[in-house]
Parts: sequence; C-alpha cells; structure tokens
Amino acid sequence: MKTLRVPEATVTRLSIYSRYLERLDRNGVSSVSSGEIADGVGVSPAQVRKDLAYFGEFGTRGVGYNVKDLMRYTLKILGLDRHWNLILVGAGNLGYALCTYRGFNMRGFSIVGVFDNDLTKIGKRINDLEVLPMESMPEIVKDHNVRIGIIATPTRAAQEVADYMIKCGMQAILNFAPLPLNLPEHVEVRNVDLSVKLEILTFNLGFKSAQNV
Amino acid sequence: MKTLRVPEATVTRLSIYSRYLERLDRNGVSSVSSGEIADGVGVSPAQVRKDLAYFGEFGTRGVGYNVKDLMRYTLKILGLDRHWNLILVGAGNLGYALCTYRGFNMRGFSIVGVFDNDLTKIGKRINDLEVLPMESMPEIVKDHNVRIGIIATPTRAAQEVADYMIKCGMQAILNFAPLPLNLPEHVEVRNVDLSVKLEILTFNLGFKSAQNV
DNA sequence: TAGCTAATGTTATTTACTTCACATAATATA
DNA sequence: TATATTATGTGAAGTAAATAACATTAGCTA
Repeated sequence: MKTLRVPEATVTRLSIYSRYLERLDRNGVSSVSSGEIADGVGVSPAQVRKDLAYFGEFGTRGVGYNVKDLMRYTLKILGLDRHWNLILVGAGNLGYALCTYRGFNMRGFSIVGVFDNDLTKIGKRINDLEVLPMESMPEIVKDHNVRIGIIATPTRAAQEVADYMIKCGMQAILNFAPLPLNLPEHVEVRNVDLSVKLEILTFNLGFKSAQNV
Repeated sequence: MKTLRVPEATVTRLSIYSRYLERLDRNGVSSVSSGEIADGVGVSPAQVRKDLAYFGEFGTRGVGYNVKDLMRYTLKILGLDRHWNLILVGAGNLGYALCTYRGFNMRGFSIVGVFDNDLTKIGKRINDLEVLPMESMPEIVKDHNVRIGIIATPTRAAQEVADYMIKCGMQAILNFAPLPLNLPEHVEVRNVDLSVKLEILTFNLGFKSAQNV
C-alpha cells in the first residue's frame, strides 16, 4: 500500500462521499459509478477516483463500486469503523446545540462529558448528561477513554480551556471559538469558524455587485 | 488595480487577519508587521503579504502596517463596511444557537427573521424575534432587504428550504445541513459541516496510531 | 546626508492539487 | 467466442497555490 501524504481536501471529500454513500445505501442503491458520486456531491469523476486511489482499489473496471462495500471502506479510512467518545466545554447555546446534534451520533460520535466553569450552568442537564465542573474532566476522560475535545466557549476562555484539555490528555481538539489556538505540535486542532463562511459570501456578493457597476 | 481571481483560501485568511487586527486594535496596538500577523494566526509572513497584494498596497516598507487602517481595509474588502441582514430557517437547537451567537453581531450581521414549518415552534421567541411561518418570508425579506439566508434545518428539509429561499430572492445561502445542495449557478452557497472537521481529526488520529504500530 | 536596518511588494521557484487521457479489465451482445 | 461497451485506475500534463528570494523604500543613526 502506498504511503503518500494525503491532501486534507481529499479527506474532507472522503467524509462527504461517505455520507453520500450512506444515503444511497439507505435508498437501496447497491452499485454506483465515480460519475454518479461526482454528480451527487459536486466534484469531477476523476477527482473521486483519484481521492479513492490514495487508499487502494475499491471498484470493478467497467462496472463501478459496490455501495455497501465502498461505504464501509470510506468509514474505515476515516476511522469511523469504531465509536468515538468526546467531551465538550461550554454549556451555552452552541454547546447545547452540539450536544443535541444528531449528525454526530449518526457518525459514531458520543459526547460523554459537558463542562463549564459557570456555577449557574453546572448541574443543569443536557439530554442525559449533567453539566460538570472543569475539575471533573480527568475522571470522565479516564472512564470513557476520551481523546477528542470540543471547545464551545466564549473566545476569551478558549485558549485556557484548550491548555487544560491537553493536560487532561486530549490528542485532538475541535475549536468553535473564532481564535487561532496556540498548541503543541502533537495535538491535532481544527477550527470551525461560523462566520468565516458567511464572510466569503459577503465578499462574493460585493465582488459581483462591483462587476455589475 | 489588478483583477486576478482571488483564491478562496485567501478570502478565508483575510477574514481571520481581519479579526486578529480587531483584537490588536482593541488592545491598543497601532502598528504591526506581516511577521507578527503571521505568528498571530499561524501562517507564513509571505502568505500574509501575498494575500494582501491581491487587493492593493496597504503597508509601508521598512515599517509595517497601521493596524486601524489595515483593519478597515480588510473589512471593506470582505464587504463588512456595512450591515448585513440575514434570515434563518430552522428554529431548533442549532438555529437557536446561531440566532444568539455573538460572533455574527460583532461582524455586522443581524438575523432579522427566523422561520420554521413546525407549528409548535412558530410563535416562540428567540431574543427579540418571533419564529414565523415560512409564508412570512417574502415580507421580511422585502422589509429588511435581505440577500443571505441560513439553513439550520434537518437534512431532509434542506433542499426544499433552499429552493424556497431562492424564490424569495436570496442571493447567497449558508447551509448547515450535511447535504450538498443543488442550486442555480447565480446563487452563492457555502456549507458549514459540523462533523467533517471532526472526521478529519479521527482520520489523523487513526493515521498516527497506524504509524506507531 | 550617507550608510544601516527593517519590512514591504513582487518576481521566481517549488510544491501541491486537479484534470486529462488512455490502457486495462469486466460485462453484455451477437 | 469475438466484439462492443462501460467505467476503473493511473501516469502525464496542466493549473493553482505556497514559499523563497530579493529589490525597493522608509526611517533611524552617526
């Protein structure tokens, strides 16, 4: 098996292919071509094949791909052939929304601990979880073998929370605070910035208007 | 002024520089170099200068950039030198979180209409807004001159909602449903997929584990 | 005012990513 | 069984983006 560096764009698309394949499978589709996948998710057929080629050969020439098989392969590649327990810090509205977000469960993620340092929030329930004080993090992490943490705090708290998460053993962090975190190399971080995409839209709208003038 | 095509990655970074500059400005910093911006947001100094070069010359050789000026320029480039009214469909937990999200207001965005087709949700209040039925959309859009819509519905409703938004005149859509939308060319769409980034993390954790074995 | 230092703006280089094009292989058909 | 058709997998070509390198210019110092 090849060990080329895999572009992050490829991993992103793989995640999208994977979900598209789940949908096909639910709809009873058993076979699919790179062209159909491409149409379904809005990329080129060559792109689909190239992306898959980083990880092996999954199709049959002249035929296409078996939906169930390819779905399982993509899930496995993404590390989703297993269950992942997560912790989340920040029991505000965003934290609440993330805890109740179905999309995570559907992909094998479970939030097993919600933390906050606000005394008015500690003890409240979200689904079947109680919001806990930060000091409880090490215990939860140990009990549930947690490696990934989600930050849904106000911006000002994010860096401190990230540092504490790492002290508690987190190996990866998903950060919703609009602030670049400063973390050691061995920790994987990805940011979800809710307003950046919105600003790409305003940029493009502005650009269009300018061209019409 | 050059009219090269601007890479989307550049626009994304511009949004991040812009917020970083706002922070510097709030902290009373008046001058900054490309190297300092680079350190602050985690890119290379050359990248910062290259990104800015798409839009003009904003610095002084040997000196650096005036923070307030560059902040204003970046905001203007992104189309954020004005106010943007938004509508949102889907008054669930995610919709609620987005309506109350400070990050939008801080960048000049206001959600002026929240819609749902669920009768149990219509009439409820979010901040100072009442959740309205879908039929009210055209009126709100007209009254507030809205061009951008946010989709925070369950996946199954997203495509239909997007179509209706466009009928109501939306020119751009920010889609939180994990589904590629099928829309006419002239409509700008960006997806915020909450679990894709999480799956990049699990991919990377899996990859690391594999390499250690 | 001449020389030094610092940091921009920009060209050249390198690297990364995407698309193209086609050889290969599987199935269907006559 | 030969032929036509379809769609994969992949090397080559093309495009785009990031990095490096440097010429330029502002400000400082003696």
